[in-house]
Amino acid sequence: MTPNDTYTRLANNHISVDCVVMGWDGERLSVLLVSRHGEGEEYSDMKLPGSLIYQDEDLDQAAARVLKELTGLENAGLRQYKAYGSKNRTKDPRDVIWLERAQKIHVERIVTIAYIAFVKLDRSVTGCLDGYNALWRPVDEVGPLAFDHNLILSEALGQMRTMASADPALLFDLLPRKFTLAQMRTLFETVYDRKVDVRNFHKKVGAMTYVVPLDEYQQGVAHRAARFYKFDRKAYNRQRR
Amino acid sequence: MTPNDTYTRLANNHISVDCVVMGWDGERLSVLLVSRHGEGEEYSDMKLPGSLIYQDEDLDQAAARVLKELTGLENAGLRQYKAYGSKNRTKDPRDVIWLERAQKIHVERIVTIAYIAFVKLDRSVTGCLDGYNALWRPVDEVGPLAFDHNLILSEALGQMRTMASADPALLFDLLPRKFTLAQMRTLFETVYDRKVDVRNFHKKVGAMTYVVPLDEYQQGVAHRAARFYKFDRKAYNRQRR
DNA sequence: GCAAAAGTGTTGGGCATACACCCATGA
DNA sequence: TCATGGGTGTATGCCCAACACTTTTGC
Repeated sequence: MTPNDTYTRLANNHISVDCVVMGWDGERLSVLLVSRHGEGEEYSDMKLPGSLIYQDEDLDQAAARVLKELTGLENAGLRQYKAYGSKNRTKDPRDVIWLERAQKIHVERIVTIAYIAFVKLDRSVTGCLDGYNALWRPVDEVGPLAFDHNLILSEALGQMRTMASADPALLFDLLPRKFTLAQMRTLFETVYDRKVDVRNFHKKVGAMTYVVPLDEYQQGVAHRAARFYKFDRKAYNRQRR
Repeated sequence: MTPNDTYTRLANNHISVDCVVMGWDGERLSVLLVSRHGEGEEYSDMKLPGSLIYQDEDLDQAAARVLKELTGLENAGLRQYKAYGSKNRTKDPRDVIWLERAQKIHVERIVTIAYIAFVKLDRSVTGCLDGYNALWRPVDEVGPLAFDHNLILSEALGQMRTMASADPALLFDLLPRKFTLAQMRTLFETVYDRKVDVRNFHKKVGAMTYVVPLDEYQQGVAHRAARFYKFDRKAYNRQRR
């Protein structure tokens, strides 16, 4: 192989970031999707929020930009977890046509770097989505997505478990600032996909100095009111140095 | 922002793969490096083996190609672990000049996808390196590398621990086909950077049905000969399904 | 008073840790 | 016989899993 061969065989590549943004509504995990409209032929489907990267930004910056435009969040703990570069990922002509129209680029290949983030589903986040055709969709109700975004999403769910085992603080990003132990337990059960014993759970949380009980209780519930707790990140960092 | 702005602000990107190939000589971890020679000014330094990707190959294929050309290995369990795309990674003029000469491309940005692999240091691997200016270097003796390859390498060491905790079989890729428990223990001590109690270790390995004792012992050593063991991958996969 | 979810302790088994001496071999 | 590293068993504490009843509240 001569150098010239090398030159001509190099792909005309583009690089993008895609964000898997997870939210938790107290019952289920949801993911943030944006809708995409084809022009000529009539169709409309969903994809993960993402963007090609600009010249003056790092990968992490590009991902942060996407998330900020969509949700307004600035420090959402975005973490890169995998690059997707199969040459098959742009094999659907719809995807290529859409890209070339929307981005005005000639597409041979797009390698995308996938990021994952966990956010609280409060009004500030759920509010400003309309302008972007964005919505939250429970992960078990996500239909076919553009490109290989279904693959990216399903691998993100595995990543979530891996990351959460390595750093349990991540899951508190999904919970409201004040939460009950039942909420916390349900979240754990969803993420790890197994039942958690109530008493053992209370015992374990009791030992976590960074989960602090508040003098505040649920109101207006038709049963004994649950106590609220909060996550103390400073204490957490001190403990796990 | 108009579509035209978007167009002009997109980077002229290139995508590469870099491989952190780890080997174990019984005492220390080594990493496979290739040397690089600058032309005009005189210098010679080292870098991780890597390559730009070609049009007709996936990321994984590109990484496999690099590894195969260098070592002849085909199924070395290469795993992607991170993408590096900081705009600063090509800030050293030497790196840019070298790239443009060697690859005949105009370089604005290179995003690289880092892979890690664990291989046995037997003759077949250590043999065929000469033609490529490649060598094994103990990880704690690695000097300054090109680009951000020192960063990539140091993050690979962390990844190794994470991956090995999730899937202990990885470490057997580093050991010879027949190994003593002392070798295995030393490897664990290196990877996890802590002392392991000899008796507890024997007990634990005894419980691993997939580490099978052979009727073979060391010869010619100036002390009691150690028994050899082998790793039974089938049994391992059966157990950890 | 009843339905619905919150909260609370004890026990047993398994697993990791700590620890010291004898064995086989070549020089 | 000595120096070197190989191989072996027991006792302890900790963490995890299993398990059922009482409390509070709104209706």
